[in-house]
Amino acid sequence: MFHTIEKQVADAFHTHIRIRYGIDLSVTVEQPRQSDFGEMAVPAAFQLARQLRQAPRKIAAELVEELGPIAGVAATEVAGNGYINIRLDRGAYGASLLAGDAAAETPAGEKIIVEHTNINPNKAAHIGHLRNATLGDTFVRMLRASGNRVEVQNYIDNTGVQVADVVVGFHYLEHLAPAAVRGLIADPAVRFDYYCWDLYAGTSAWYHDHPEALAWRTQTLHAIEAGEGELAELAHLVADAIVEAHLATMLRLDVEYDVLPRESEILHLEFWAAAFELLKERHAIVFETEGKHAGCWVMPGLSEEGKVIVRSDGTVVYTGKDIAYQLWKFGLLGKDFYYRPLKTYADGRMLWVTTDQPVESGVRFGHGSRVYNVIDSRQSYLQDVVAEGLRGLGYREQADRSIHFSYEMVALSPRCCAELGIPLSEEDRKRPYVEVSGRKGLGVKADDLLDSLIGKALDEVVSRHPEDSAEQNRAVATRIAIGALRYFLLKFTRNTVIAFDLQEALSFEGETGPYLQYAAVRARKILAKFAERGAPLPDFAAELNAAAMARQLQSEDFWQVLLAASKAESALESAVSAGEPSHVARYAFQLAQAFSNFYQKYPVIHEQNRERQVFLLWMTSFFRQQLERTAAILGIPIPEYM
RNA sequence: GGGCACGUAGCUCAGUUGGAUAGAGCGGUCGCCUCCUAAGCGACAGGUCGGCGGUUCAAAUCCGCCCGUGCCUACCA
Repeated sequence: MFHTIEKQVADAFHTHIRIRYGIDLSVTVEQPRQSDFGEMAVPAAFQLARQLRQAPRKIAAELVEELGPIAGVAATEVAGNGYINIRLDRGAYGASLLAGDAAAETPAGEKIIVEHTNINPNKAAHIGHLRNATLGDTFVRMLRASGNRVEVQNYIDNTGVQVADVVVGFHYLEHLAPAAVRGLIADPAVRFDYYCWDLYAGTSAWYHDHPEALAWRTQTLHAIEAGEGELAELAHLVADAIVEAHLATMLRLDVEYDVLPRESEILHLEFWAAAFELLKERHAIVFETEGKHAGCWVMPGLSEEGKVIVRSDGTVVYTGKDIAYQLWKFGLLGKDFYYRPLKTYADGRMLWVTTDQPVESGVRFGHGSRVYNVIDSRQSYLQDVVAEGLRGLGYREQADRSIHFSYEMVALSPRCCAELGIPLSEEDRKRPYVEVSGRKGLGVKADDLLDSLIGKALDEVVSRHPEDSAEQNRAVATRIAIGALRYFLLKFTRNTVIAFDLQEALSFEGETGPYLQYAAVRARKILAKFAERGAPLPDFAAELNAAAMARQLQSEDFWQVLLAASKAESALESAVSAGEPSHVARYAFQLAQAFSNFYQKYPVIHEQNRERQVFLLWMTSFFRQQLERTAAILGIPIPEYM
């Protein structure tokens, strides 16, 4: 609503200025810091001052004088030394909110692909992975909420070094045959992803002390690539079981995917060979005959030496396969995967996984018009190489539409390491934070963190609601834990390094997920309580006309609160264009703050005046709706009670 | 050496792309449960926006130079 008027105001000024002064000015509309300056402010007079060689105040006065009426605007006035402040027609504004917004547009047209999570399937997920998945998933929700068609991909590198290292651990260090590993996977007493977490750290440590053991890794990688023998079988077992574990972990946070493209199919279906031909044909890569990179295929342009894509032994670098995959996402490779269904989510969404067996699945993935790769900022160079690859092939537009949705890492504060009993080197202790490292086994496992959050929430819930069943309380605690964790990971802007702090993550007070949930629960409670007392909820549209709205909204308090609550669309749009989930999180918090304030000040159920009570109830239900919508975009569930 | 981030209250962070008196949360001090749930609300204290210079009606925001921190800069993934 607010957003619509904002646009109307900008348009009105733009048109008037073009006609009156012949200047094509891009008019910005701001929100004044002080509420008594009105709801919007237009600094256009300042921008015009230079070109017109007149005092801003004089221009502003002229604009206000000559500008015709704008729908929804009650008054325009000159303030300060040239600001134009705008006051909205409160009654009309309230009435149009009451009438409800236009029907949501059905997603159509071009498809946006968002790739996120992408965890190496060789060990349990940690908080760093959670930041990726939560950011990606929330961005997907944001895009969908603003009417886009989105496909979610989670890339599985099931043939890489990391999987190979765990296979080395099983085969060479623990001497376990595939049958024994199958037994471990099936054993309910063993958490296979946790087992591999330790094994991976163990193998890495072994390499450190016995560098000659790295030959095992090479051998294993070859076996995996050939797809034969025990080592390859182990790799499949490990990767499939861990992918299963990751999907389960992410599902706990309500993160779902549409398709899992796997590295093994990229190999077997020879995506790279197709991409290699294209790259050679169009001279996006060149063969070096001398110098440092003699014998390699190199992509020029990015740096002076260029980036090696094919090694002198003829094998392709990881980034090369990434270029092939990126081409496939845009439907530019001329090859495709086959698919088989992996599972069906509770909401009916089907998850597919790639296969190299020719089957008719009836689904089509890829062919996106825009691609977001959610990958941490350390990989920006590699992402640049991928985009440069597309550019080199002549796909300039697709290169520009390949967006590295980057974010900073999650690190551990030295204090946090101490709390978790993680030993640190002398050097690390002096750092502001320590990088999470799967290789070193250094980090907080996602499921452990979620479990301790649930445990803590459960203590609180049980102490508040001893009368409710253990099962119900557990469900509530789980939702609170999810809300706390997702909000914690989303409240920071993407380029802020999160120095993970256990205390802060475990907090349920202040700017946290549970604060939002609490506001929504209270709003629901008021409406439920009102109905409980025998009176049905009033028909708001029938009882509140524009005049009644105007009367109630004379109260500055009500007006400010309603304004805040009606800015959801505006907040979403700016968050989408900035690519910042944290903006949505901030808005959700402000919304909850506004409601908490309202809740404290105005006892809805005890209100005596009928019109005022109807109005308060309407405000409550409006808040409830906005809170629930915004929380849903953040992937934060609302508990039944708190 | 080069590239990309960052430096804002005791701590952790926002700051709508250059606008009016720089904001939250935590922590601190003091208040508020006979009334829809105190995971809440109110009040107070807390700032040379790393430093210096520049651009202009206007700079935390843009430019330059310093100081400090982190990441990247592989024929690893």
